[in-house]
Amino acid sequence: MQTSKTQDKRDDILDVAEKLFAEQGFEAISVREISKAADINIAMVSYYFGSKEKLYEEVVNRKLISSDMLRSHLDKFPTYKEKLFALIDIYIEKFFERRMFQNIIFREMAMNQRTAMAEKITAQIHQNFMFSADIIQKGIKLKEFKKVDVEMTVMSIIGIVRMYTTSGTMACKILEIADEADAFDQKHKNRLRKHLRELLTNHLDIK
Amino acid sequence: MQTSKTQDKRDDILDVAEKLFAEQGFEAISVREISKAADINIAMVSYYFGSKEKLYEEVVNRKLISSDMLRSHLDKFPTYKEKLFALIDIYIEKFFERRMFQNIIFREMAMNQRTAMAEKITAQIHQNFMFSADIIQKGIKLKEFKKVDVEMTVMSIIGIVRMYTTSGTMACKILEIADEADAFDQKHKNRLRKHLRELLTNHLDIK
DNA sequence: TGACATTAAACAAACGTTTAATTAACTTTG
DNA sequence: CAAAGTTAATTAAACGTTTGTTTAATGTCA
Repeated sequence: MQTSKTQDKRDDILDVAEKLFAEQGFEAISVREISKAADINIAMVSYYFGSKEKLYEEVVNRKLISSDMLRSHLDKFPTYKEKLFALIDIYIEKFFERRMFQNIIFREMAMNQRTAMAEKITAQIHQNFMFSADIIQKGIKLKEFKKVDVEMTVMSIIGIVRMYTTSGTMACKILEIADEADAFDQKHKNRLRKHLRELLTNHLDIK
Repeated sequence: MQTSKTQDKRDDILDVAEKLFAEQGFEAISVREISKAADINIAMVSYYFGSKEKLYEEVVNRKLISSDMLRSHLDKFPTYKEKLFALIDIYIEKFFERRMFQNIIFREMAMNQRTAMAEKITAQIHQNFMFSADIIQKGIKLKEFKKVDVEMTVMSIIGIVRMYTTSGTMACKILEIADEADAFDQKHKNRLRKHLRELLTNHLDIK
């Protein structure tokens, strides 16, 4: 039987692996490095997960969020302006909170090898994308928003947040942030949020 | 003496290596794969470049552009509106034309290991960034543009173009482009250009 | 002949994975 | 309740491959 202690250890390994995979990529990190960082015997990786590949899959799978979560949260807001702003907040929050993981996701998407996992990631992102596009589309229909290129607009939102969260060193240098850890505190999140709200308010001609 | 034939072969290897490194990353690609794809003996990589690492460095170095090229080109335009639009065109053109290379650049920036090469890349990008920010800054001073968060605006431009060019499969699925090769023809470049111009015209309140 | 180009083969090191033995934790039994 | 039995967890060592690089021999062309 799997004890909760065992589960904790599994989670430890997954956390360590996620960090290392995100920082350096799947191929750049050896099983030995992971086991050393997680302070376990190298054989435990095979014992727990079967293989390095399966460990990687589990790292990815446990953090893919469904668009159901998006939907149920955004249902609370009455107007599409509020829905859009809430969507921005979610993107910022999720990307900041899980920027390690985002690195993995976008690296996997950049090299478009059609593995089973890549397809799964693509499908998930696509679903979230379509849901986001739908909000803007409906906002336009209800004349809350000006007519714009919907897909481009959603891609812009994601691209901007992604630029900020996945290029740590660069973003710090540009925004003149001394410590990299500071880059992800509330102050800078708010700066990004404010910028995106203004940008989209003008773009969509929101009153 | 190095014949021009030898130089051609060197360039062949660099082209092949750039493609493979961009698609799968430095560690994921073996010297054997490169030599096979370039149809040369494996020992030739060491013979020409010294090592796999140095080959990688050469792949990167030969395509880093200086901001001098940006400056001299944008000098031609009298107004800052025109300068900004020309800047967008350059970003789009360069990113599309060298999206393989962009993959390498941004992967290198994502994993913020302070290697000599990473520092060099960062310095170069930063220079280009500062130059772009300067254009917007001056445009604001001359009241051609509305007052905005300059750094965020530049990061947005780059983030949007980057989103489009470095996530091939995803962009195709979202924009409902059947063939991936088609995604990078003039038609879609124009769509991105139009979107960016509109977005920034509203954002900066350009007349 | 001499300098460069190219090759097949070999190198040690590192890789992911497996093995077989041992320890730890828990269940069953006398 | 303690001893025996059973399963799960953990270990050090070894496995066969693949890695990047080097070597020493051969080919090419002026």
